[in-house]
Amino acid sequence: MADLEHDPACADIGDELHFCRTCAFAAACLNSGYDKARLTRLHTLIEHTEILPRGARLFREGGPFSTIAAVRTGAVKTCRADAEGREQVLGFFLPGEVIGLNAIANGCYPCDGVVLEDTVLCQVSFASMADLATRMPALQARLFALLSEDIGRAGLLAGDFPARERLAAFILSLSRRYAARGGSATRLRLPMTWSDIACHLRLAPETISRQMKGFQEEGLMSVGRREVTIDDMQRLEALAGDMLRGLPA
Amino acid sequence: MADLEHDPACADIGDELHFCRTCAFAAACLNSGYDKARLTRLHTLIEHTEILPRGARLFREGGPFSTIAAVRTGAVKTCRADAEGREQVLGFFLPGEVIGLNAIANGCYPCDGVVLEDTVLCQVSFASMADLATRMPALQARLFALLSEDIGRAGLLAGDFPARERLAAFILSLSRRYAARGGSATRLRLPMTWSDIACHLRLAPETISRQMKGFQEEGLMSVGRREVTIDDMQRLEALAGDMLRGLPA
DNA sequence: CCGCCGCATTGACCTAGGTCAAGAGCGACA
DNA sequence: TGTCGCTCTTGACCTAGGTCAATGCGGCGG
Repeated sequence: MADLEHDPACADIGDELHFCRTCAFAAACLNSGYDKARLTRLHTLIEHTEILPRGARLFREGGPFSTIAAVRTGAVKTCRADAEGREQVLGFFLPGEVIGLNAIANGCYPCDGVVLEDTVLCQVSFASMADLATRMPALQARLFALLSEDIGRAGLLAGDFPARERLAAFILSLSRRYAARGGSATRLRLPMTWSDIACHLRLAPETISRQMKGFQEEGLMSVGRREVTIDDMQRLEALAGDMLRGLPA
Repeated sequence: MADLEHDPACADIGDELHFCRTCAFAAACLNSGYDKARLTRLHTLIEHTEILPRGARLFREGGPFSTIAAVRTGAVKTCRADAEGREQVLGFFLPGEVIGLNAIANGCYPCDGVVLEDTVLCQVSFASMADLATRMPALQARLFALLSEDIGRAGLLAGDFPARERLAAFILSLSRRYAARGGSATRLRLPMTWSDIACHLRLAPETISRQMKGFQEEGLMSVGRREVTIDDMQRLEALAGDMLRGLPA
């Protein structure tokens, strides 16, 4: 467990008395003057999973929804297959990010949830969370903000930017999200395959390969096996900033 | 005003004592056993705008967010321009649908809001709404559902479906949304131009034109100037259903 | 009633990126 | 340590859809 705690890409681990440092839910509450009883109440709603291995399915498209989950360590993708079996990756979830918000509307998941590397989640019954939010306006506000943020994130890929910009924006987004959680903004370990990225960005894996090569040749970044080091953040931001404009983290 | 009330594409008009029939907010509350005082309280938060003409801007990208709005009659698009001035249409909003949910996260709008035809809105301070939701769990649930639904809607265009399917799905989606509000599922008046549709679907206007022609030749639908009549719903659903799967309305 | 203007149509051509096919690394596991 | 199986790379070719340009047309203002 020690190695988990020292991996800068991981949220640290709370115990029965403390929230995880990057807890997606508590963050907004801790500074809102709630008494200990309420915080404890929120805390007791949260259940940690065991370590889930790569490939584990958290849920399947159409399955019943009842809990949302925050990634504590590891990474998860949500995806669905179209009629011809081609996979579409809706999103990737890094430590501190919340999975399942798109299932609230229908009460069932519109996509599969798949673990990308050894992962631990914090799970919360959404109904209990909403009920508690009734008594903790800051928690309610936090939930609204999380939902709203996801609208923007989901819409990112709707635009018709060229492959190059979509990939740049994807990498910059990863960088910002890791950095916001206390990780490195320039050295990124990628928990997903080229193929996953391709399905997410609506590109062929070959295109990812070629664009990555291009970035490297231009000195924008160094690309290794499942890792990227950003060498020229300025230029990367110039390339992708337009697409990411208006997004937090 | 009489013509508004009889246009099946329009939500009917509430007065100071009654909600609009298709009110996006009240729907979930009316059958939840709230007392008159609470419903009145919700009702008094809602302000109707004057008739806004085509082209009016409701808000601009980066502008401060404080109210959400439901379309009462008319139609609105949200859009933004990328660095080269090419427009991206994030979404269209028909009577009964709620605008501005993607602005909650940041407190400022990530896009412009533009009126497409004479439009009346119901506006509500989001802060007041959230405060009231604290005391009306069904209202809170409704808000969560609206937000969550928008995540799915925003992600629709992320997939790489061919032009033909994207356009079919768009038309089917319009049909379902009008039908859900009591309008016709087969005869659609389109409040937006071909260009707007193109910017939304990440296509060139010429492609819309050609695909529409194709649909018409195949007997799928009859396409007129700013209107479409669906002639073969079965085949349209077969064509677009996969893309829309898992979406309400 | 006429002329203008923005939207829609149509055809010819072009290109970004997909597809196909053939390797090359690298890790896992026996 | 060898082999199997992914994942990634690279090159050749192809196509969906974009772009450009010319034309039609309906609505609106004068």
